[in-house]
Amino acid sequence: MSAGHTGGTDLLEPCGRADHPDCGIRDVLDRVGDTWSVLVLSELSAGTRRFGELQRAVAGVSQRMLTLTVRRLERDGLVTRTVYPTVPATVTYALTDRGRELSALVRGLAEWSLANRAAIAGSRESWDAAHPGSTVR
Amino acid sequence: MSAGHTGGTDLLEPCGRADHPDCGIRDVLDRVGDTWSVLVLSELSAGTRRFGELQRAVAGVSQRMLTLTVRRLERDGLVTRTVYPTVPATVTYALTDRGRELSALVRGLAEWSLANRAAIAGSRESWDAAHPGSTVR
DNA sequence: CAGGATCCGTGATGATACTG
DNA sequence: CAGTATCATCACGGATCCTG
Repeated sequence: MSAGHTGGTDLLEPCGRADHPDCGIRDVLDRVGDTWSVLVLSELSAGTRRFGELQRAVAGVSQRMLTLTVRRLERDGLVTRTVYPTVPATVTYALTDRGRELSALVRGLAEWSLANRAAIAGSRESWDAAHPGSTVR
Repeated sequence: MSAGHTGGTDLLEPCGRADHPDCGIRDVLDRVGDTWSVLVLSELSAGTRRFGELQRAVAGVSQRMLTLTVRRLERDGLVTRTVYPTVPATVTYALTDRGRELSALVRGLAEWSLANRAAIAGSRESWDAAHPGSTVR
């Protein structure tokens, strides 16, 4: 595992460049790094939701950001958007199989985060104490 | 799994709020969403590296961003920073156990991304074709 | 109800220059 | 070599107003 150059390098390095937007990995990871995407994915993993339900569930999200987030997820084939021709309009969102897969992975990350949250907070405290007035925050 | 409200909601929603910076999950996930952090973590999973080696490996990163990235990772206890009192200075970085754990999880995400890259790209194309001139990009 | 259009402040990021 | 400091930019998110 520490010989030569075998870690995860081969996976991310060759095409992780910011100037290679087509190399994909980053594109997907970006969605994971997005606060709202993760929260929406999480909420939808509990079942189909309407726009308003999502907005209430993911408290704090603005109308604008919810729309953008949900659109991007739809564009990536992670959620489906269904419009019912009622008056006023009714729209529901649900995870696709692909979305469920990603949700599961993200959930793993989230669980790890929860489990290590305290330890990391501790590290930060000690670090901050040892580096007073650091510009790195 | 779809009864009532059981998905991932309980994990992320209660404390994912942007105004609860102490609720942790987001803090860690942010690091995953960060381009450079992922790349550095990835490179270090292959072994100890010096600052310059990292900069060359993670091609495209600016000196400034590499410093910030590596500092934050150190602050979170994900990597160790070792300074050798040579002239000029020599500094090496390596993953901690915690860092290795996170790397492994991130690697899972990256693998999924790779595997689904084509499908997602396809979804985007169709979506873009079906939504000409959309502001959602 | 769901969401498009606009305006605008702020923080993250890149480029550049200097140093122990 | 391995940073630190400064400056300019710019995309991202929030707030607000309007509509099918």
